[in-house]
This record gives sequence, C-alpha cells and structure tokens, in this order.
Amino acid sequence: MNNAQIAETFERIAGLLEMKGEKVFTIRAYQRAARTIERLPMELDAMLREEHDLREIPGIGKAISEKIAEMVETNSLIYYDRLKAEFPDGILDVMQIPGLGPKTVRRLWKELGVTDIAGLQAAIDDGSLAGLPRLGKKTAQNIARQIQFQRSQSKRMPIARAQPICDRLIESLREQCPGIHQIVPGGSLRRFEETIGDIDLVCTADDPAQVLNALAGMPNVADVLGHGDTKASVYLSDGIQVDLRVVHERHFGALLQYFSGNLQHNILLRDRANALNLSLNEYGITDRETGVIEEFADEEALYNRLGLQYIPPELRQGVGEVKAALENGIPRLVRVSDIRGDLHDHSDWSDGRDPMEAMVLAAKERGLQYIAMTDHSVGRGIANGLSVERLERHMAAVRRLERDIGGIRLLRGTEMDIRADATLDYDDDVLDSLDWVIGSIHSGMGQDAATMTARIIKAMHNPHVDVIGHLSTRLLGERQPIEADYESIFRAAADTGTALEINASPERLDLKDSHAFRARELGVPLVISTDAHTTEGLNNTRFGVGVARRAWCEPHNVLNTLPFDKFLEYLHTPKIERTEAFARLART
DNA sequence: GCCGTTTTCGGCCCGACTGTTTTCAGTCG
Repeated sequence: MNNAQIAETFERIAGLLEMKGEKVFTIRAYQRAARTIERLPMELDAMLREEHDLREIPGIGKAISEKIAEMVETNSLIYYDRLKAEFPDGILDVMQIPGLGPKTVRRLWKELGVTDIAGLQAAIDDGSLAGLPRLGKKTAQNIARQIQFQRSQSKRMPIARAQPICDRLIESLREQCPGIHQIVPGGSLRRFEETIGDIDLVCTADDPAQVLNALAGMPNVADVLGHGDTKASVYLSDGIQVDLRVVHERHFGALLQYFSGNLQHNILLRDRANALNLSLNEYGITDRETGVIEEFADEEALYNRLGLQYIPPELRQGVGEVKAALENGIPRLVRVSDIRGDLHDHSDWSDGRDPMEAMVLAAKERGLQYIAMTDHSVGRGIANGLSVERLERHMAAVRRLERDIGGIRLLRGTEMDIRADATLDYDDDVLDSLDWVIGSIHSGMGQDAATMTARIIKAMHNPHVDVIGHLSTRLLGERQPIEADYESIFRAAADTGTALEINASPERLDLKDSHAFRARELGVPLVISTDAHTTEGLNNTRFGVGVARRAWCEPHNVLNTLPFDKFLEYLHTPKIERTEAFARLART
C-alpha cells in the first residue's frame, strides 16, 4: 500500500470511529496521522524496508505504526475490516455532506434506516427526516440543497483557477465598500496549496456589516450558507465556496494567522501558547493569569510573542515548522526575485504559440539573465517536434538571436522524449551539441512502476541528460501521475548528477511539494521552470516558486538561482560530479 | 491514540453560526 492509500484508510477509520461515538482524541489522532502521512516526503514502505522507526514521525505512536506495518506487509488491516463491518457501506458518503456530522448521520441510520445518499434523499422527500426531534423543515431543506451542490460541484480546484477568482472578488468588494482597510486571501490559497477547497478572505473595515452584506449580495452568489456579525459564507454560481471574516484593524495579525491555518499548524501554535500560560484565538493572545488580551496588527509580532520566528504561510503545514521556529531553524525561502533564468521554454518552432524572438524579448523584459529554448524532439510528431535537421537550424537561430538581441544569454536546448522503450529521441552526438537537455516522459504513461522507474533511471545515466522534466506527468484534476518508485528515482538523480524540474505550469506543478522536499533533502539540484508555450506563460514562475517554498527550498537548492557564469560552470562540470559541484557553487 | 526542559498519567485549540430550542448541541473551519 502506498502513503495515499494508508492515509485514506486512517481517514475512514476516523470517520467510522466518530459515528461509533469513540473518544474525540482518538479520532483526532487518526485524522492527524492521515494528514501527516499524506504529506510525508518518503513512502512508508521504503521507510520500513530501511528500518526507520515510524514512531519518530510526529503523531505516530505504537498503535498507528503497527497498523501501518500491517498494511504495508499484508495490503489490508484487520482492525479496519472489523470496524467497517459494523456499519453499512455507503454511510461515510452520507457523512461527506456538509452540515451532516457523525451524530446526525448515526441517528438517521438508526432511526430512519438511512445508509446512503439515495436513502437520505428519500427521507427528505417523504418528510421523515424533518419529523425527527431536533431536526426540522429548515434542516431538511439545507441538506437537500447540499446534496444538489455536491452533485454539481467539482471538488478542489487548481490554485491557478482559484487565484484570479479571488482577485476579482477582492476587487469587487473594494469597489463596493470604501470602508475596507485590508482584504487578503487566507487559507489554502495563502499557503499555496496546489488545489484549493474554498476561498478564504480576511478583512478589516470600518463597517463589517457592509462588507458582509456586499458579499452576500453579489450577483454571482448562488446561495448564502451563513451570515453573522463577523463572518459570512456563500456559494458562488460556479460552485466555489467563499468564507469572509471581518474584524477590527487591531485584530488583523491574529485573524490573518488564524485564518491562514492549516488546522494542525494552528493547534500546534495554541499548544505553544498554552505552554506559556497564554491562550491564542483570532483576536489576540490572552494571559491566563491576568486575563489581559494582547492584540497584534501583524503576524510577525504574534509569532515573536510566542517565542517563535516568523513562519511563512507556505510552511504552515503542521509538520515540524513550529519546532523549527522555536530553534531558529526557519530557512530563508527562495523567492521569485531569486530566479535568474528559465530553463524550459517553447516557441512556434514546435508547439509554442509565439516566435522565439518574442519569447526571448519577454524573458529579457522580465529581468532574466538567461533562457533555454527547449522545443520538442522529433518523437513528438503531434507537437511539431524537431527533426535533427530542423534542430540544427533551431540551434543556429538561437545563436543568432542571442547576438542580435543582446543583454540576455540563450541556451540551445531540447525537451526530448524518453521513449517507452527507455531509449532517447536523439543520438548522443546530437545531444552533445546542445547546451541543455531536458528528458521528459510523454508516452507510455501507463507502464507499471518497475518498468517506468527503470526507464527514467536509464535516461538519467545518459551523460547528456541534464534534467528530467515534469517527472510525474500529472495534470491536476485531469491525469494521474505515473506509477513509479520515486524514492529510487530521487536517489538516482543525486547519484548521476541529474537535476529535477519543478514545472511551474499551473496545470502541472510537478514535482509536487512533497517530492521536491525529498529531492532537496537528498541534495538533488532543483530547477524551477515555466514550460512556457507563450510569452505570458513566463509569468508562471511564481507557481513553481510556491511549490519550492512549500518544500522548504532556499535559493541554494535551486539551480537557476545561479548567475549565468556559475550556471555555465555547473554545465561544464562532468555530470557525475554535478551534485557536489552544485552544493559548492550555490553556497559561494 | 499521542505525548512530555514543569508530566509515563492526565491532559489534549478555540470561537462563529445555525436551527431548534428557551439555554444549547451539532457542525464547521
């Protein structure tokens, strides 16, 4: 079983235990373990093979580590099977409906025989749900509404889709409410998660009610879920939930912190407050002895008051950042302004939209020192891939442009297919004439893990393949990642001196955060590239930087933060020595 | 179920909102 499946099992166990009425702390322990395992940078079965003690992972103790071992060994879990047998099959689906929690679902099951969504709908339709004590007509209506929404709603959306929606929302609220002081996104958007469940907005204003009313009254609001004195929740017509919280200016720091989460991070922070005999909430920090409330206009002061370094939102995942902040161990994360070059770019020579010249000028305009023109190799017939003859003309064109435009260095590159049989799309002598070679998987994505792993590692052993592009080949919400032994691939990357790309294209974000984290730990040089197919595509660097920041990357972990002369020095180093060379170059 | 520079037992984040209630339980984030 892989980490995702193990996490899913613990999540389901937690749900079933909730319905059983188990102690809330037991439930929370399973939920916490599930979240932790989801974000683990290394596969649990690999960790067990290498005899790691899983109990060193925060939130995993004796009972849960034993269950993990059982799942890895036997592909099943007796405890879970027994638990599952106590409940009807569809019951967890019923609990997924917003507004329905374990208590209510259990009652519906025991008292009305509701065991799935269809049964739930029937109980609403025949009025039996509304007839139960402490439930009523309004509750029945709300549940019916939620069932409808769940049917029409796509689940989490890629961050690149949420971002512009959020920007427009903020703009519109500002226009309507001049009394707004600050309004910024919180939640998963601010943490730069790859997908966003809902949009959280944090606001300070003279007249909170005005802002809340403005949101509730927007023309694209399909439904108001809640509307109180300080917060409102709505569904937009495209199925996205928006939560808005408005408080007084002096609470802004505490509120923004609270609303940026994630849940586990906030719990750890409040634990920390407790240890200092303080209490933390979204209004400030209360001294438990005196009852005096300290308020914070910005987040940094709040973290400092708890004896912690400021923790950037991308790191707030509840996986060791609070401990690190306590020990002054929060890294100086890489920023967009650290990126000196873009090493994966297409033009209309292959499947890009814009001419090479436009791409280079756009890169120069954005202040980049260098850019690699990496049009597709011949195997990508559908993408107008370059034959060897066209590649030669392509290289000459790159040379010419570099001379004509000036002020920016160009690399003669390729994004070359690693074919399904693990051979490469150009011969070695062709590759030898190029400055920068990306090896990418574009076909045979359904291969089994062993075949795929061997295929990628074989490409890494070629002395001319500088980097592997979009390793997992996933498309967010559209295409699953390839099956592979990622741990072995990361180690092979470090051993062979092959860099790994963080593809910043918003539909990819590949490597993903936890993979980038693990690759960084192993010293693999990481490259943040846009894979731009248009001049506007060059603006996507920030999405790749977001992934790198979530992976705790500092500038010296990212190859294309190097100035051009050092980057050339890297390229001139024999591949096998590059991992070490990079560590040296990046720190001097 | 996990965890410990005050603990191996006794704690475990905290407040807003809703609906159905006359004071609060359930759910959510």
